[in-house]
Amino acid sequence: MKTVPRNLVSLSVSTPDGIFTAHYSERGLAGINFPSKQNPAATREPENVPTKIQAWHRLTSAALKRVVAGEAPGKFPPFDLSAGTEFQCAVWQAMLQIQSGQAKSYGEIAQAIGKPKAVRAVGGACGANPIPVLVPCHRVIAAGGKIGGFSSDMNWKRTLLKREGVIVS
DNA sequence: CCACGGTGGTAGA
DNA sequence: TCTACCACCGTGG
Repeated sequence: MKTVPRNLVSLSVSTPDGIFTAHYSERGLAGINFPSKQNPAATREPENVPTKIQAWHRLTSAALKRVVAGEAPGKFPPFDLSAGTEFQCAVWQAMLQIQSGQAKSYGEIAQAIGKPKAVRAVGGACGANPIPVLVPCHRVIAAGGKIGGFSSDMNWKRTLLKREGVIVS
């Protein structure tokens, strides 16, 4: 993955599970961070950003709160996935097709993007997903209903799946 | 349960 | 380039 320098605007989203941080480029939502103890503060106050981004952030906040509650997200802001490779974007796009309460295996995702043997690589692309929760990488599990892995806290994956009613072994 | 080989994409040297 | 990772998967003990 190449790191293109971009000016990102960071804003906070308060949820019952803590404060997420959302990052916006001029193209749309570019990243989300899980709450962390050192509380990665927003770089700006919402009043001081372009109204376009304020509108995106309202959509992000609402969608994030719903998914964290185990509900369908509703409307998304535009996503800026320009940091990803072509392969990663294909995987992320496939993940967006998984509805709330459903799950697919890494193998099924590989098949869905027409590269049935790129199974391990799909796992790598999941870990590189810059917009967790909204791009639902937590709904990608291992074959046979096993939980699989997660980049950050495995607890988040278990919690989100459980709230959506997905049973894993 | 465990070991192992086949895989494709990515990052780093 | 080459190499060493991997959020995998199926098969075989």
